[in-house]
Amino acid sequence: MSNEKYRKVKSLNLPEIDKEILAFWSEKKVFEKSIEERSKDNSYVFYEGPPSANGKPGIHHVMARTIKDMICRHNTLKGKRVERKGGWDTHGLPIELAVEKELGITKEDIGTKISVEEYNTKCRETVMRYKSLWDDLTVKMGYWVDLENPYVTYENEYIESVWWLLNQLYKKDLLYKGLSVQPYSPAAGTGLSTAELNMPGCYKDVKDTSAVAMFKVERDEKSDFLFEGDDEDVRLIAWTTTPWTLPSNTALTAGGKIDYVKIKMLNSYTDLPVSVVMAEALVKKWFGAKNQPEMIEQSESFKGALMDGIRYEQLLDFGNEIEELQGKTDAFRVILGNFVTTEDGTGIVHTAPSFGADDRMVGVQNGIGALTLVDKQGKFKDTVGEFSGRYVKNYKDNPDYVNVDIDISIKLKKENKAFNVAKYEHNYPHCWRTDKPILYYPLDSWFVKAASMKERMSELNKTINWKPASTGEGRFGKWLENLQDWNLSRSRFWGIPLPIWRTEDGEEEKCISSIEELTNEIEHANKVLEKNQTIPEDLHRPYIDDVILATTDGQPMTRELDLIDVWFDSGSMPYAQWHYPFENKEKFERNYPADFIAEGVDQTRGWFYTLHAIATMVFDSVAYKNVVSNGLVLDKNGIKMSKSKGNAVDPFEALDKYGADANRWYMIANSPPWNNLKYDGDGVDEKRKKFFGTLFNTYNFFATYANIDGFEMDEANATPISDRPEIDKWIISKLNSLIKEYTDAMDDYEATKGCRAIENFVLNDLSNWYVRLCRRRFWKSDSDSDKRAAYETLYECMVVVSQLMSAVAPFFGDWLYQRLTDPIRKNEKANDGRWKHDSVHLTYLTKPNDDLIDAAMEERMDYAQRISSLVLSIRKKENHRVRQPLQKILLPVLDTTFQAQVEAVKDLILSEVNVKEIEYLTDTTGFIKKKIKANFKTLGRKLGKNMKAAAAVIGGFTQEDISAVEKSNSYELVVGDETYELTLEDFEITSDDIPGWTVANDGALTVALDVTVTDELLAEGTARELVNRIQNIRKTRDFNVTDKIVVTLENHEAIRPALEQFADYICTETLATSLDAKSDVEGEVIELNDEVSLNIQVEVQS
RNA sequence: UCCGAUGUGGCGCAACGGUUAGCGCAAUCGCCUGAUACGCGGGAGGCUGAUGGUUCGAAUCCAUCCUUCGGAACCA
Repeated sequence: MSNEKYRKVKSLNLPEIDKEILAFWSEKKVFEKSIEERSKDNSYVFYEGPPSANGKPGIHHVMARTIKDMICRHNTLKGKRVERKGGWDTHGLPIELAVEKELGITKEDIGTKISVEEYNTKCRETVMRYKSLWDDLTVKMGYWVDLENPYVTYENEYIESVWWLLNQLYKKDLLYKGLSVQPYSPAAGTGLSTAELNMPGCYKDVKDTSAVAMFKVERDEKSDFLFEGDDEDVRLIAWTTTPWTLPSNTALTAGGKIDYVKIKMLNSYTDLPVSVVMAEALVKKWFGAKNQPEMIEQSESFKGALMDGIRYEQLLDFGNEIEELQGKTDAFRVILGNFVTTEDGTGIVHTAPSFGADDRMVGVQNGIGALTLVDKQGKFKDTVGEFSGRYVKNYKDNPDYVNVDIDISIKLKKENKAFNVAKYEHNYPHCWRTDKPILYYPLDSWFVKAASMKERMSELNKTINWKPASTGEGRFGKWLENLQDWNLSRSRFWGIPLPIWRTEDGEEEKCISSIEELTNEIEHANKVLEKNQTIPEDLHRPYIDDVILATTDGQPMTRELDLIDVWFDSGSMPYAQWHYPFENKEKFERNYPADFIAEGVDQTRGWFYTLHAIATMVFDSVAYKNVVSNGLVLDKNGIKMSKSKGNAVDPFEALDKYGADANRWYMIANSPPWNNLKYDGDGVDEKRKKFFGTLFNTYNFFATYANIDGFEMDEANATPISDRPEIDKWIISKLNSLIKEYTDAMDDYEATKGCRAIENFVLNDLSNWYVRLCRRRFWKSDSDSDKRAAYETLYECMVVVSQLMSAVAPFFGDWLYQRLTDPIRKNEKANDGRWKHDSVHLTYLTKPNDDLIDAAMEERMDYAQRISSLVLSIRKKENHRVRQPLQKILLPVLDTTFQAQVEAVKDLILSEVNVKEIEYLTDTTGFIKKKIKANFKTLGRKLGKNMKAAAAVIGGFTQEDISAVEKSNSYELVVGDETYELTLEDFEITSDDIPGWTVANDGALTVALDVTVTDELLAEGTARELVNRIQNIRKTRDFNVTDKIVVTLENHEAIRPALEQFADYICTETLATSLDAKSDVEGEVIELNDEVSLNIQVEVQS
């Protein structure tokens, strides 16, 4: 075994190959070399989106990373230097939550039960918890990324770069502090992110008291049309599921295009006559049923726009001053909003700008002012009359809690301000931690003015090549068009602190851009404030919070306590990974922007956006030129994988079971990665068997004979392609076409196309056609040069395939490469040859050679394949096994080159299908009946509207017309008034029938087979059957391939002609020295065919 | 509700304006002809979610609706 040049393995074991190659890579430092050996002036820039090592990796990470890896490897093969700095996302909510869970604390405990310092230390420790698992996956799946020097978002250098970026925004006046209504948990005393709100179980069905309140209209010019008599009591009615917000009401919002009506009725609670205004579409919801008030009269409908500006009396007036919105406090009037629907409620929306995002939006637009009568603890302020100090929900689990909503409703009823009060079940968000309902509350936050840059972002986005394009135009493009300002603030502990210090009155502020600046500022503060502060070693909280800065005139400034949204961290990586601009300026410039990034679609509004936003706002540039967003990995039934459903595929198991390459290949080749992938282990296994198995067998075949013959590739003295036989030229031509197709596809990030092209080549062209047809050349040497050419050709195909496939299947690709090239490495190194590199990943992609691509040859081999296939199909239909020789194939000749093309591959076809001759049918033979059809592609363009008529004319051609066209190569077509000059290529001439023959066809190709079995053919067929049976006996009895044998056959009628005419043939094929027929033979029984069985005796010649 | 995608033989995919809609798996029938039975070959199987439109011509472009998946919101 050890002296074999080409190492063989009995069976394909991809996981074993993974191990072997991993060891090799690490021993030879292949990854490092693949970068170092390429010039810095020719780089391809890739950014790694940092994963968080706080969670375990899943199978979808294999998907995303395969895409990243294959594009990087492909460009490395093309000679690019592809540095791949890894990174870790280390901040953010998930980490904090995990730590809190582990410590059994809640956010309120931070700073009391546990110091911020301890807490953050714990976060820092926890954040890399699964790092080893991630590293393991990275290695096992063959993802090449530099994990030795990763960027880590919690490091001071990283933070400093983020600060610098933030300061750039600040200087451009793109950073501001503002109030926005955000989900807020009074019980926990903290704002919640949308992510927190969307945690499972947070939206819960709860029964709340809902009230429809009546707002008394003030009569003036605008509202006059609503009134009929002098003393009519007209009320606008609005529904709310949070009656506690009613005291804070400052407006009512109506839909401008919605139809409203006024209804006269008696209030059910007071029996007083009132007229209520509501949307016409909702009248039936509130009137008519039992227990509902009776309608006295319904007015004509009018558009909501008419009500714009109508004033009403404040519903519950406790004498609080109205807060300004946009400098105005013009409250208690009707405004218009497009979010109003007639789905439910009354079509008039109670608007409290402090407690709803929409409310605030229209509130700001209309300058209606706001009332914020609830404090951050969730209780009414002291100025709300009898409700002062009462919690709006039972946040403290007080057993004596009395529902404020009910009390407010009672008050409304008593004061004739309630139209309807009822329990209402609805879905409402709850704080995931305290399980208490959240409320929407105006919070101070720092914002990036992203909305003001949206045009530029859209513009730059159009220069980015998105895969798939729809994500860029649609999901991402639309998002940019409707961009809102970016809320950067997080009132958390473990993250990058906002580098902004303010005086107490907020009049002066400083945005720090570097450690140096901070140091200087501290010095200044120490001086004017007589302090002794030093810069903290760790820029996180709480240390940074202790830093007090000072204004020039000596006022102390404290840091804004918020942290920066972690997404800003990851969006900063192009700069912060190099600690730009403080270090590595050239390195940054060389590596910006990225040529390529890839992540899941879920990052569209995450990382893809933050990269783009920061790049646009700070550098007026894109951050990446090409981006691949892959779809989700679902289970095989198309259901999202989740731990709770138990359908999640463990990536390690998948890799162990099928090997990394089978998984990688499956994920890329199965369907374009941007489609959602239904991951199915059986599918992976199929790839393993089909593609890798076939390639493996091809190699094994090669190795078997190459070892026997001692073949060694000698690149420098290889047989010139021009001197090789036709079939070699053909597969080399195919190979070069493949290189072209594959490279083009990969350059366009269409890896699925590339992989499929490789599969096609390996399965159909190389294994099933080339190797099968050339088998004899390897084991029977007619001439040494022919055999050598066969080896060289097969070798070239395999080694180039190993290169091409190595981007997606890095293990098997390298394995195959090494098996093939190790024996010649020394020579190649000495001669500076293509295969001098120890690993395929260090080689340079073979360029396609157009001179070796011969379209005509590919065409004629295609004819050979198709004709063979057609003949086999006729054989099958007529029940003639291939061993039975038949006399001839009839082929209608359809165009001038066809006959010559087929003639060139005639022998191949004949031996392939075991037929004696090919006869060509032309119209002169009288046999063939042609059909003609218009070539729609060429004619359609010329004729346009007349196409249909023309097709009819052409369809009516007689045989004479057809041959006239063929002879003259031109035709004058008259349709209506128009005359067209047509040439032969405007027609498609076929013959799908040969009268009197069994035919089969495939496209324009038609084949007939003479199925008459003459006695002579039968004898030959029988002879071949006998050869087959004898060979089988040789095999089952384990004879040596070279053993000579003696054969004795039962003297049977059926085989007599075969023995008479083909004895020599039988003997040669089976290495029989004698072949006798006797009436009485002791031996085994063979079945010649369904009817005939006979005895046969086979012995090795002594 | 909005946005994006998706819908093609039993299943998974292809064709992206041009003749008769391809392929793989499964099923079926057949083949062990010395690299492969975890292999090879043959045949059968769909009129492309629905309707309408543009076009000489539509699986492909447009519109509306429906399915499935995902995303973003809203729930006054």
